[in-house]
Amino acid sequence: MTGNESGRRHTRDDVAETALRILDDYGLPDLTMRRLAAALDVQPSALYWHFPNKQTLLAELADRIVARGAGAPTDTTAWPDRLRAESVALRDALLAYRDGAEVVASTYALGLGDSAAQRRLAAAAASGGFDAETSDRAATALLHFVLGHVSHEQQRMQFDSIGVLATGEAADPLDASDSAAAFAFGVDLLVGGLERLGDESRSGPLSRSRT
Amino acid sequence: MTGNESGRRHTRDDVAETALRILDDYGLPDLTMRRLAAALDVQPSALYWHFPNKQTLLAELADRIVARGAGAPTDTTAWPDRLRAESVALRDALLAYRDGAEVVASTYALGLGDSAAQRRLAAAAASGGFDAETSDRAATALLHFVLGHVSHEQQRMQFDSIGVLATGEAADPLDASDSAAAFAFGVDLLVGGLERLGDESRSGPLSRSRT
DNA sequence: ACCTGAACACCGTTCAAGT
DNA sequence: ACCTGAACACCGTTCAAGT
Repeated sequence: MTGNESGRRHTRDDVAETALRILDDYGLPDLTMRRLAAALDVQPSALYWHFPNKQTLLAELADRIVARGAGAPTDTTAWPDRLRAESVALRDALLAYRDGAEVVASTYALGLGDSAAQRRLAAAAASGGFDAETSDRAATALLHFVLGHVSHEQQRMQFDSIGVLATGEAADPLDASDSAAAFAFGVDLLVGGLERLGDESRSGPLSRSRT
Repeated sequence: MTGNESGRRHTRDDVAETALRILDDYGLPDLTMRRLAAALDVQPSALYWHFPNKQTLLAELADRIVARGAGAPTDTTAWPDRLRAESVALRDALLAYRDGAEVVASTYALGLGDSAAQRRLAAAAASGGFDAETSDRAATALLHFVLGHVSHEQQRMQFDSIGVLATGEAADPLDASDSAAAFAFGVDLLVGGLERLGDESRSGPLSRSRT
């Protein structure tokens, strides 16, 4: 596609896309600058013309992974459903690349990359009528949960595929539907908590439920 | 304390405690096997008599960090308060060591270490009368949030201390009370979601509409 | 039981220089 | 504009051998 397999010179986009292919095929630990350079038929030092360092390259990959999970804003549905949909879309985007969650999580932790995922979640929350700070905090909580959950999920997928199970540890073989259910449960907890908060503020700070 | 500064031979405990000191003083990136060996006045290869590899050593550190945050079971308080208290205790334990959250998160992601944190949270949830699967999933969701939040928090602390702020980016200087409030908000969302779930199942599956 | 010495097979990054 | 060549300063891990 953007490979530029033999045409000597490369663009920043070439480098990023080749890196994404290595990431997806061999995983994050095997995505080294030297391996990437070799895949591009170039010396390792050549990469530093396109990116100042490896972290910046990884941030670019994180942005691309997240951006590929972006659908239409879906302004029609109720806000809790929209928030759930954004969470699922983010999970799908992360699952689309091997170690996708870890790449995005580490980039996010370092404060690099556009924070597109965070902004999408915050916008969905804000559509529920919450103020900016509440929306941001809810988005952050959701984002942390999603990144943590999918990181864990992808780690388990690798272990299972290599078959690195300790003797005696039968170890649940990671049912995909179980994983999705556990994910949905976590999202429901957070969205439910936000709904509850909305109910409370709507019914006033002093009036408990009508009993 | 356990330093064994000059007495030639070391125990597994020495190695772990020295590693914790390096972690706390210089951070995770500087905790290398070679640096640890130097601190113990020993060749790097000597470490491999005590631990089979670096990941196993890090798992040991993670277990110690989490264990140090363990207080009394507090069976007196209501379960939502107990769950909140466990979450805060876990955060405090992680904050007690530099990069503590990242060490625990990566160990947890790899499925290494005793999962003491997860078990404590699950026990607190179960004390609310939820079944084992629900308690586990709630604990996992909480754990992911806590690890993600504190990782982020600690990353920012380092950035701020080194003063690596991009020009023009005034960047909020990370108010500690803000951080604590954002943390409490996320915990409240999850605990609140769980309370809501309890209310629903108590009032029957059909009584409440979910629009 | 605990460690040394020496090696293996790697890393990310810099920088002068080339075209 | 984009890359080479060569180096710097590191990594984790293995393994025979020592005491």
